[in-house]
Amino acid sequence: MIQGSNDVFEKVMDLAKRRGFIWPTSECYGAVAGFIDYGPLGAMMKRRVEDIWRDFYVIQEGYYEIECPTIAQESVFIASGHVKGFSDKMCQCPHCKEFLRADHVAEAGGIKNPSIMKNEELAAAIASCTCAACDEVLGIVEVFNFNLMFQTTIGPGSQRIGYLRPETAQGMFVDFSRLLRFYRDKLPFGAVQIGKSYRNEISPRQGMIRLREFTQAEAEIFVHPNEKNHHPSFKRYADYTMPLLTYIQQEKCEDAVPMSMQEAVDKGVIANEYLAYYVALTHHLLVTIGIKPERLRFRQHLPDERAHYATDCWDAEIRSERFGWVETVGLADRTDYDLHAHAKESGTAMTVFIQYDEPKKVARRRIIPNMSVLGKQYRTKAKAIFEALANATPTSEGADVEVEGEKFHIPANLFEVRDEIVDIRGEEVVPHVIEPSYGIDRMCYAVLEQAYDEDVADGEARTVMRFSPNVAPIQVAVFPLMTRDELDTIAHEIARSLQKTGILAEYDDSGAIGRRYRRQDEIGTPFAITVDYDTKEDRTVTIRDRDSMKQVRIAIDKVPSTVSALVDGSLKFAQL
RNA sequence: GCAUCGAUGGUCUAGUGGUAUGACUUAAGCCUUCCAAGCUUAUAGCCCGGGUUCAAUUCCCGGUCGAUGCACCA
Repeated sequence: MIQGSNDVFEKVMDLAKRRGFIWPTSECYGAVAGFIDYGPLGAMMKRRVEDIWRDFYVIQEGYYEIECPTIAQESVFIASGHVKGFSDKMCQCPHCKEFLRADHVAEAGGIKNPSIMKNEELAAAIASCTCAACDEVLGIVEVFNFNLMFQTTIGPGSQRIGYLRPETAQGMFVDFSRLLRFYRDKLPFGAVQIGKSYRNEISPRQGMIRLREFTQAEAEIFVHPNEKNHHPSFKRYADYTMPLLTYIQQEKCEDAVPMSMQEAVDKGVIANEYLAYYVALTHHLLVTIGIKPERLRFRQHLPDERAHYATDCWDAEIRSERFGWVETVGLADRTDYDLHAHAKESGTAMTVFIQYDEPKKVARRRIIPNMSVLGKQYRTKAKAIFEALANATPTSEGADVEVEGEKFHIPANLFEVRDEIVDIRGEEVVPHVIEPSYGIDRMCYAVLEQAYDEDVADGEARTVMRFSPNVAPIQVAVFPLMTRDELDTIAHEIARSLQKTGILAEYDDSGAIGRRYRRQDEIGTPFAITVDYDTKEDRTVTIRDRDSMKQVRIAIDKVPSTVSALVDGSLKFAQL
């Protein structure tokens, strides 16, 4: 192990562990890779990040939150493609015991189209290939499917297969019909979900970057396919500018170029207004939780990198000291892929009836048979003949239809041909889905990493988490300068008044005042209120800013409103 | 999963075939009129399992976790 390492990752994770942000899970039994616990401060911070996300998507955009089970039955994931597409064909090298992707081995060995082979075929095909790890010829191996979904069974008897969801998105898709009714049958509408998802990663590493259980915040926005280029509030972000890294630039190894959303849409860089709107909103949201804009870029997926359902896909990437650019948010145009898939698998229509402005007049010919005669005459075949007649081309003689290979001539007097003009009032449309999908844990890691700072205060090193006040777990600390002369009583009262206004205030009177400030600095508490001897004279206290360490006197009765304005960002400390 | 390296109070560490050093932190008390001050006291540790041994934190084997490389990461 490197001692005294300068690596921010190690320093920040060490602090996170020590101060109760992030812990290895079930440590007393030995931790499990890919799982973490959020300690008291971490859980608080994560909650604040989620609440900011809610403010953006639920309150500002009006996309309500739903909550679906984390376990769903097999059909859901058969339809979504996860049962088939979320698994890798793998084999184990008999020599070095290395697990290998069987299709990769085959491709390296010049075997064509390994992805369409059955496991046995693939096993036979790769017997002569070499192992990428030890260079031995594989020989006889077994090819098996490793599915990244955790499988379980529902109920006793174990017949019914369930999976832990690998994304929250499917919940919004399977609830489509209910959501459509809830939003009174009108497009566009959206639903969001914040919750746990599970992927049984083969080898999770990188701390909280790749987890087997992680929190996603996903929005599924259902839009008319022809309206994707008309977001009603696009103006809000039209001039919003950020670095975009298109797939063309990536192929040329060029850097990201700043571009406004209007320009990106006009030039066809981003597929449509909807996607561009959420690209901008995502940038806005990430900056709001304290991500530095210079550490943020949006990268377009390469054509071969895109998921099978998506037409255009952008990732918000945050630059990490340790991990480089980390994919943190995925913004995809999922088209109508998911709704089609679920409609087909479930047999439930997942369409929206879109009324035309003016009903369309359409000429239509209806053939109305005289069923009382047809029924008696053709008995069991009557129904089939009736259906065949509807598509027949009758002459004045009658109509010829074919049912089950048998030809029938139906005389003209047994049916009536009616030509009519009907009003078509609208059509059934399968909406397209725009999906912003956020990795909350990765956002939390980025917040932690970027907040970490060391500076020198009064000649002494100071560790300080420079959280944006809106994500800091503890919002304000309240200290009596001395634990006597009623200073502590007054401080307790102030803490109480803050808590009553919904502010998380921590009272502390232990040891020297300097130590208390430093302790709060290390957990990122942005403000501290100190009660001193002047307080008793003039009912004022000092409020201290974590970053500048400056202090300003304010009246006691202004404390809750001032702190709340400072925390929500409507007031800056420098303005005091 | 393979390979290499590592694991000693909450943290950083010293050291050892005979249960462990120091500092910081934390807690209680004294002191203290604004940025980790001082004094006293207390709490707390050898990753887990097996083996060798009279005795294992130490040596050996296996595992877990972490770091790195390979592989993997719809």
